[in-house]
Amino acid sequence: MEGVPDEKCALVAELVQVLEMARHLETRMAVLQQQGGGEHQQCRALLSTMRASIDRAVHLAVSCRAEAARPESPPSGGDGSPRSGSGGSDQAGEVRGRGNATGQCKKRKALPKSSIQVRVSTVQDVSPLDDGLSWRKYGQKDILGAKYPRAYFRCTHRHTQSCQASKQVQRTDGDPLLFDVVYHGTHTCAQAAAAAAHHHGNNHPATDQATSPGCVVAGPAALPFSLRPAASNKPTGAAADDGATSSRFIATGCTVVTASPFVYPATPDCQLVSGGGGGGYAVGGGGGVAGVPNVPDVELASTTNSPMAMGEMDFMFPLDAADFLELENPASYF
DNA sequence: CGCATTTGACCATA
DNA sequence: TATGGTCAAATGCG
Repeated sequence: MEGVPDEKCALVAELVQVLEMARHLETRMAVLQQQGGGEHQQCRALLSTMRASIDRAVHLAVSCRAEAARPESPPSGGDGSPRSGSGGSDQAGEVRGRGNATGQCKKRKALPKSSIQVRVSTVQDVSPLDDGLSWRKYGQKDILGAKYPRAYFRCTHRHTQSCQASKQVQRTDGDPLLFDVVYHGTHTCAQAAAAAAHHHGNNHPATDQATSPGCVVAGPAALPFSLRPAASNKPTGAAADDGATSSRFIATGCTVVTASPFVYPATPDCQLVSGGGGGGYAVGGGGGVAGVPNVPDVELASTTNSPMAMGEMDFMFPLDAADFLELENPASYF
């Protein structure tokens, strides 16, 4: 991580450039929205440029990572699956002796971490969250201070291929359409390589992912939370009044960039938040969740006026609605 | 029937 | 002690 200062600089430069473009684009789009189109051409041009820069940035990031030697060492014994010691059959219901004996993987911090933000078109549209890799949800939890629960995923091939990758997905408090995705660990499964390869070539997640060799992408990807279109009434107490206060940057267009140590998410729209600096991921928030253990999205869904399925459109028009976060200090990304 | 998701509980860290 | 992260049984869906 320390080495390759040159590439690092280049990378930062690239990213900064992208940011600039994003801002321009943001402005353009704002105008465009108000006037009803006309600058579309310019926007597209900008997007193209941005894509190029992003692509370069990704490559740089990759090379940096590669040279910096891969950190991340499997949390001991392969995933440090702690309690698993019991073989996963702790008799139904009895005390699950969670490995207290083994120090196991409490080292959550040890894993390389990188967070990105993914924007969806509609509350139900979570296709952007499909990074081309197959994830299996293993848990969900309400986070104190956060309006929405956090979902936990791990690579589907964790057991078959000992893939250590895992990620956490959570809606941001301010913008229901924005998801914070935090990746932990690196993908060691065949799928990772495939996904990476596809990405470098070009961005066509929709079609590419399905071709991942050793790994079959789970259909609609793992959703952060039960994003069901059917927003049945939910007497939930977690009022998600958030009126989409996206105080975040809305610069349409563009794709993804991630300095993720594993595989670059194929996500159509997402923004890099931190290349792994440290605490890039913070869920600051409003009201506590508490109470209802899940499905806060129901409210979101209901909030969303049009139940139209734009999910697919995201794949076809990845440059439709992506945001870029304000990267305060690019230099500190590493 | 098999797999993925849901959900409640346990455990470690801050 | 509180909170977050993970596990694993139960349930649902394909």
